[in-house]
Amino acid sequence: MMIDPHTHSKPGPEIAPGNGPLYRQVKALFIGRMVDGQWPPGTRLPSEMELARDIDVSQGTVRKALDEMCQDNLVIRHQGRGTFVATHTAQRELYHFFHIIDAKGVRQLPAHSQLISVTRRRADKAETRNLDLTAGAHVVVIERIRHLGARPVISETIALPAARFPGLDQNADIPNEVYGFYEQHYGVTIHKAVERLRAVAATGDEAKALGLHAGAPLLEIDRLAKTLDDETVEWRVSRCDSRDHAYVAEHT
Amino acid sequence: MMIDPHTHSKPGPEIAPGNGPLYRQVKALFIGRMVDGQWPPGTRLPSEMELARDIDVSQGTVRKALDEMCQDNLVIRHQGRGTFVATHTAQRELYHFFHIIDAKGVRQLPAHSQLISVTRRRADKAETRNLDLTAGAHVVVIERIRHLGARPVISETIALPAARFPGLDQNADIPNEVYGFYEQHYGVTIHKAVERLRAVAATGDEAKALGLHAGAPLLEIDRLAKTLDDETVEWRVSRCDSRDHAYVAEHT
DNA sequence: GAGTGGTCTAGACCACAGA
DNA sequence: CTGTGGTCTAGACCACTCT
Repeated sequence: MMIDPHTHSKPGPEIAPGNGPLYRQVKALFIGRMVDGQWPPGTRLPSEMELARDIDVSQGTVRKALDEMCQDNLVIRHQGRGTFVATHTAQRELYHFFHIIDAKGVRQLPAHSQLISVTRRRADKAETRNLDLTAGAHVVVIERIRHLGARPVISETIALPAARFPGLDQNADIPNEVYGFYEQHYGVTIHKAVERLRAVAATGDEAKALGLHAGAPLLEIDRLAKTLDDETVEWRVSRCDSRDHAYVAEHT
Repeated sequence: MMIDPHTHSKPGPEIAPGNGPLYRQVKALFIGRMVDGQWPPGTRLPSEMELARDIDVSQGTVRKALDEMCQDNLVIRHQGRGTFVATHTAQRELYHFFHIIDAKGVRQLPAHSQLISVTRRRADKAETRNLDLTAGAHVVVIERIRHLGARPVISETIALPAARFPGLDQNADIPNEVYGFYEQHYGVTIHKAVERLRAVAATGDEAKALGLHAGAPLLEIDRLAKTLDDETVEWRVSRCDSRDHAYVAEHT
């Protein structure tokens, strides 16, 4: 796939020479197509052979790029059907972005959420810092109580950069799993998240909402979620009653 | 690598036909060699070519098996040097098994640990269940306080199946990072861990040891650690003062 | 320079999905 | 049946390490 500077094949090759391994350049090219909207979530990609012909590399190189993207949860591959840009299904939300399990060790998405408020206002200092905003920018703040089984267990505050979520206000119909909602209504695809966990004491309001006494220990999960191009687009703080639930993580 | 039942090449092929993909059979074979001690931690493996010749598959298939093992942190590969069975260095401990960061977001292993006690006794019910022991089996229980920066931050209780750790008692010189210690002195290699996190209230003893008041919220990390062959060999409960520290996790 | 893993290619066959 | 991704092979060349 070395590019001869004198012969232009067709639309011009889309990969610059001299960088890293070829398959990584191909991967970067493909990610670019996802970022700029050529390949939105759910799209079926051309076959490996077609892609290889188009960008003038071998099928094996395309395969190596796609295999890595599959591991990164960027695409999903099905033998016999094709390769698809990943979307936010309930399944993915459950296995990659929800880590609370019950006493039996069962992972289960919240049955329902009780929306407390949706507010549009100027970002405070912490929001500005966490969301990489410019001074004076606005945020949309969502507050809700999430239920697991029959009980309220999680008090959740979500801050979003208002510029990315036009029209999102208290009249919006916010579903339980918001990442699919972001993707479908605002073209915002969450790709990865970093979470920091602490133990904190419940405030009076939290205690009342979650049915325990003020000062009781709560598990606080502070999450920053990023898009494909590494922009932070959600800051979420979840405070969980962990008497009958726990946060689970695996490591190797 | 299909095995002709009538011609035996040399020592007899070591891979049964008819199972999954060939490269996974090769991977399983290699893992077997690590489990049974043929390839202890730190061993340099034969080259891809050599392995391919020995088990009568192509180099590409050996490569695919080793690449997967590299992703699983079972081996480490160095261009120009070779492929090595993974060992528990401080680096690995830090990046894969220690998830506490300070207020600045810096990940740092404890400066030192204050050993409280090492006890050898019959396992209680919880220990028997968590370590898959038979009734009446013994455990070694280690209690210590771990310091981060200048302050005591983590109160830690480690339960080990006594049968796997002969001679481990209060006279043992237990280092700060125990996984390298398990590996070198007892041939126990920790491969993966599952952690469950909760918020709990500090007991009086804990409060005194960590310099806070009884009932203060603590972050409890409950870890079960397993060997290559999926036996649980450590149950560890760490209770952390999370005022100035947090547990960090990344997800995609 | 010899030997290692890393990349790239080319071609074959298989397993699976869908018309 | 055709087309897809999944596996396996073979061979070439490159980048790196060590002697």
